[in-house]
Amino acid sequence: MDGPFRRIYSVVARVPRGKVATYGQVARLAELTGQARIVGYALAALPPGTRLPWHRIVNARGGISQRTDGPYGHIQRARLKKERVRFDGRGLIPLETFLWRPGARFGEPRKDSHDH
DNA sequence: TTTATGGCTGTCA
DNA sequence: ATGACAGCCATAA
Repeated sequence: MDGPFRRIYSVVARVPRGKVATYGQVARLAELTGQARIVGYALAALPPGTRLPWHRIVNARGGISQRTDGPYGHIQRARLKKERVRFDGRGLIPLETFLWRPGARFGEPRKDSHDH
């Protein structure tokens, strides 16, 4: 298996506990920019007993995307809570706080030159 | 082979 | 502020 799913799984596996990533973010990290949906399909195709932290993947709003099939949304929310991820009053995760920043270190200087 | 669908996202009204 | 629409393209029929 060397297709896009492989890269997606690889990225998902790197999401640390207590943090979440959006479908779009994972897609970009997997070199599949703009193909957030593919990430959803990849996760939907995961085997039942997978060890991949699929529950750490949420939509752009910070909410849980429910599958047309089973009540996986509930499971996902429960798992996230178990990892101390908090939800706001609307059931959305404050991405400002819990979004995974790949490569971001504590006192690491930034190289971004934003408005320059 | 072609067609339909889908755990999304970013615009535009 | 919500609601609708089109566009990425991999998988399954």
